Amino acid sequence: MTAPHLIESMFRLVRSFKSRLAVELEAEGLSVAPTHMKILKMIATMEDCTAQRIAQTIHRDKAQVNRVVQELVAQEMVERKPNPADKRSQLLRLSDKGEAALRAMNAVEDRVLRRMTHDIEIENQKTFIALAEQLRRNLS
Amino acid sequence: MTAPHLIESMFRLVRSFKSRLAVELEAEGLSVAPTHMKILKMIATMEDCTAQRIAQTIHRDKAQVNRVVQELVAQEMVERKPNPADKRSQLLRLSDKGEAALRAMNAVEDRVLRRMTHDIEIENQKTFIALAEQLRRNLS
DNA sequence: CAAGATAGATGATAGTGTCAACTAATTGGC
DNA sequence: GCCAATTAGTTGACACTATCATCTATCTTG
Repeated sequence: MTAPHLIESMFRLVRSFKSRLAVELEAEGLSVAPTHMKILKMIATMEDCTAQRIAQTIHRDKAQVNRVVQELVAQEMVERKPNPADKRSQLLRLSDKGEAALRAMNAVEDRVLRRMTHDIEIENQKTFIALAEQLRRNLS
Repeated sequence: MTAPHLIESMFRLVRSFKSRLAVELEAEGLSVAPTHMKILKMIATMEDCTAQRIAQTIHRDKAQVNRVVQELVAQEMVERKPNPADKRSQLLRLSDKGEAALRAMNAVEDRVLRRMTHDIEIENQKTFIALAEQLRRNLS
């Protein structure tokens, strides 16, 4: 009987986290959807980043990634330039504006994460992560 | 540095679970969206169930709950009848068809849950749930 | 009784996930 | 070198989810 509670707890936690993060981002005037933030992060950290590689890395539909990237370009957060290695493809990188926005978002997210975990021992956090990964492996 | 991994692990696990459950429901010909299933469960278990009370219990918008309930009624899974205690309100209950469908869905979900947790000690599952709830409390 | 709150319903909009199809370009096998 | 298959990006379509605003009929409370 614990398994159903287990997944319910997970759903509730994820919902609470998303909701809390959205509220705090909004309070800072950072209006950005979770996927947009995720993709900004990917562009910031990935070498020779392209839309296709983002899609593969985070296991999302390339159409969806493409649309988000286009919005980020329209918002001048992201710049596209030709990929010398492949004329079909474009290299993505953050603009100064995008970098500043991402720094602000990361600060908010870190605050929420610290709040969430502040009273939980690092060892317990590691246990939690290990269990989550074991659960996930069992599903695939 | 473990906190970011922690929430990432959670997101991945929830995504994997939803995806796996959807595939298995589909394979059994049970085409039902997660929210529909959740609301069927609520109707099955709640005394004097109304749309409003579902919305409050699962913390969702009453408009969304209402739309899902209407679809379930259209699919003849759910029946509405007047609430003698309040003429604005309607009591919801599962039809025979709805009960049969929910039993089938629960069987599929149980199978996925067992698969996910089969090699994890009950004690560890309880630890996991307790940590998830502590994390969630810290967010509210 | 009147004012405010509530249950349900509807419309609008945004974010997300998935699939199909198209183009331009690349790659592999021959 | 050439053709077939594949790939990167793009666009369109559709379903699901979430949220907000607004409307009605009804209830509750002062």
